[in-house]
Amino acid sequence: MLETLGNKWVYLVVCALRRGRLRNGELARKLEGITPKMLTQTLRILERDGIVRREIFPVIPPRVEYELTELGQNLAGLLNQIRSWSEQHVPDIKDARARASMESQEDSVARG
Amino acid sequence: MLETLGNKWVYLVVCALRRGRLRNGELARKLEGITPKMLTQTLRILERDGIVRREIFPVIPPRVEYELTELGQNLAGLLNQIRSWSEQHVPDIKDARARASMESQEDSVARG
DNA sequence: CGGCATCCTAACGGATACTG
DNA sequence: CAGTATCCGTTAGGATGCCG
Repeated sequence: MLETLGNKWVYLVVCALRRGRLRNGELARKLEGITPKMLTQTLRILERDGIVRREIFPVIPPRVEYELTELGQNLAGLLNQIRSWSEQHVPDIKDARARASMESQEDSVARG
Repeated sequence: MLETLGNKWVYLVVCALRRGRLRNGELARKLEGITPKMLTQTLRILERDGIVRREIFPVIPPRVEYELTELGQNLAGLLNQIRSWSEQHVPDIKDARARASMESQEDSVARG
């Protein structure tokens, strides 16, 4: 589960689909920087896990739409919780990191 | 942030430290299967981010203890939320996966 | 006991080109 | 437009050995 959550694109795709169904190309544009391969791969994972539903329209040119399932929307809620926690505490983490790098600088100076 | 959460060992180390401070060796035994390298690496990340506090006792043989900071305990709370969400919904995901693999089997049969 | 340095491989993510 | 196949560089993670 954590593996899934930790996946960079999983988060972004779920967020992109929060406001409604989207076509493959629309997703590709929204997630600027994602390669077709990663997009498809991510969508396959999410589809397999019942988080995203895939609908194919048998027309030419091809048309495929993706949307969150109920489970997917539920997951989006969890991701929101994580996001709000982050907004609340990431400053602390940044402070800690800044302090940590300061100390290692001091160490260097002390040694030098 | 999600990268940190997605890290397998981060989760396990934080959980292991939930009930109190532990020595390096105790952690190594609790997290059966972790290599010394990964344990140290994980602890360094957590220490740098202000999630874990490291206390060194200048004795022989060396003694080092780790414990969660306030921020760390807070993070443990978030991990709990994630865990309870998982317990609630992972069965759904498993069902979805089982169904998905069933269908791919049917596909094979249909092709074969 | 705690921790670091080194080496190595397996896997992941990305770029590209191609198919229906 | 949607999706696949192939190649490749990077890197995460594991095994090993040495030091204070």
